[in-house]
Amino acid sequence: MTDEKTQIKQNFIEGLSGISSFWGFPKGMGAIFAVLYISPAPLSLDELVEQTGLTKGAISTNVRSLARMGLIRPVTRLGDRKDYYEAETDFYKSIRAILKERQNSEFDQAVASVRETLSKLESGQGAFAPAERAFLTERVRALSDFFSALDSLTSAISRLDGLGIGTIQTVLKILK
Amino acid sequence: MTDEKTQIKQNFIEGLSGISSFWGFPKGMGAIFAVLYISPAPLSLDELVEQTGLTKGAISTNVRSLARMGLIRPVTRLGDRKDYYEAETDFYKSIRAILKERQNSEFDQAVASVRETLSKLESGQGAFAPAERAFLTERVRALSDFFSALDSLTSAISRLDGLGIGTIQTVLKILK
DNA sequence: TAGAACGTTTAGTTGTTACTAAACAAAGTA
DNA sequence: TACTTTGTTTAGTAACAACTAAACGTTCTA
Repeated sequence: MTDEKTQIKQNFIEGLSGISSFWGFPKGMGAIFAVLYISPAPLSLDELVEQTGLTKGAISTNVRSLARMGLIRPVTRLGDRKDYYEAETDFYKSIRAILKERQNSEFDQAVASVRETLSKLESGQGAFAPAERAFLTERVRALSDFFSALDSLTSAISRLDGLGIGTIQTVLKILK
Repeated sequence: MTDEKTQIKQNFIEGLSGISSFWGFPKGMGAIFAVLYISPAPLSLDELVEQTGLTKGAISTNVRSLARMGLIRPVTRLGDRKDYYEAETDFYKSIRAILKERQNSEFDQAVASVRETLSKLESGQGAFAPAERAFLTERVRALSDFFSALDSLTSAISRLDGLGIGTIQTVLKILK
């Protein structure tokens, strides 16, 4: 492979690595996905080792995460004991999977604790003076509403599915 | 302050701390914001030290980040050398500020490098075989389009502004 | 001018995370 | 059975991020 080809691909791989780490995932995960994404054929674990420079162990764990999130798919070939992997190309599908993955996690738990605070305030718990209770209730409720709105938005994204950019553009127009 | 009151507030503070760290910010930042958010009056740095348990240094740096992101506002009192801070209560405003902050950062840079890859492929750089070039171009373009869509969505969020939940609900209905 | 009140900066500590290297397990093949 | 091929798990490492404690620089006040 010529130097220029390698460099173009390398640049792409590094770009996805950066995006990955930006969103709080390991840089290696981004690299693995990138390599698979620009590969015409599914790759084995050893091919991934070769093309990413990571070790088998790292590939093994990152590949598992990627598969769990639906960003890549395992491909098994009959009579071949190796595992192969290919990238998922429907990003909306992937996003839905990622959001689902992240749900039920610390985030939802944290949001729940805010809601809990609200209901305690509303049900009269705690020896708050009337004015203080009113103040706190209003603030915490506003925050809780805000989380609800965010929730709606993320589930909207989940539903974008195969609709693609056209739909999003439409939505944007509606939002003026 | 009675134990129950303290506990309710503490629960709220811990909730926001969790949310903060979930989104990749220091836990302390969430705690500081939480304390300010449920305070009827602006608080000084020392009051924040007292109520969060963090040290002055930590408060100092975190408060600066929060202010830069527009999540809190400095309040100066005439004839008082202390700095006071109050929470921003318009979350949509805050989100817009945060997105703006995060932009021009690693993320945009990374996305740019993907776009760069695309334009190199399209302009015929690199000694790719025709079929390989077509394949790569298609894949990288799909990814680039996807980022554009995400971009549109985030700027849509920015624009939600004071519209609130009602608008979002409307959008959701349109998305079916 | 000395000292106090504040906020910032710095050095050092702690905890976390993604990784490597290597041991290990499982399953096929000679 | 022994050996090979494959993937997983574990122990250790290096880098990093958030924090504490304390030194520091300013600005106000006596």
